[in-house]
Amino acid sequence: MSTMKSPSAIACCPPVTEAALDDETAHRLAAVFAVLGDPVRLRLFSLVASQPGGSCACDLVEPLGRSQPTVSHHLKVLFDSGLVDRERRGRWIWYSARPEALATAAELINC
Amino acid sequence: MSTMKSPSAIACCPPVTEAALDDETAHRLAAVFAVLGDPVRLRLFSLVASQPGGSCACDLVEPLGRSQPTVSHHLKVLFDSGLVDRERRGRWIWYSARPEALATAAELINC
DNA sequence: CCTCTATATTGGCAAGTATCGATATATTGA
DNA sequence: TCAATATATCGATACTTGCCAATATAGAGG
Repeated sequence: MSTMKSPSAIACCPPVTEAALDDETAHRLAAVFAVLGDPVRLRLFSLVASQPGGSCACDLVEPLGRSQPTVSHHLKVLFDSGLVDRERRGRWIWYSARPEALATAAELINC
Repeated sequence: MSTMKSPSAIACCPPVTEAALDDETAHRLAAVFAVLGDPVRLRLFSLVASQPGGSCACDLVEPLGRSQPTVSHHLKVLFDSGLVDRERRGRWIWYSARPEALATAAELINC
């Protein structure tokens, strides 16, 4: 462990370099990373997150180049992990990003 | 997309909410997330990263509670992804974190 | 050289997962 | 209530991956 924190260092939140993660924290963080660890799902998340008002699920199938069930599956994974929110609007279902959820991952990476 | 970047905003990299990722970028970022997406490997990385001078591989087996080949495997994954560096010192091999590699992931999350 | 020790590689298995076609559910509108 | 459409679920398959035991490799020191 560091003997002393340099006061001249940029004030930042403790990244992973600060201390080893306990088992439970590692599981919690790894779960978020695992969700973002699939290219199709990461791109899906970015598609949803880049639309301020959210996205209709129907608009997400074509740009991903995957079948509707596959996209639905990935959306479920994103929803279950808390990374996106879901709201029914009539016949359609709208997904929107929950950037707070990224804060979990940022715990580790941010600075 | 934003019409203009506020100069008063903290200078920071565009997060995922800024624009949808293209396929290649998604693959590149997802690869990093996938590496961090396993709890044992994430904890291994944090163990290495929390030691300023790096860690001897021999000190990493026991705290992880996994076999030596398994730890070696995870270290290889971390090394291949650029997240850690490797250096032989006599009979031992020292691993150290390369925080720059986290910047790739931070591209997406930070801000 | 030979032994000892540290680390890596191999081989194989079990569990997980990304994917799709087929089908079910749910909502709208006639 | 029925047809049309949007989304979810199911079942199956191929591929990936985390894990360990066994074995190989490679320095250090006699």
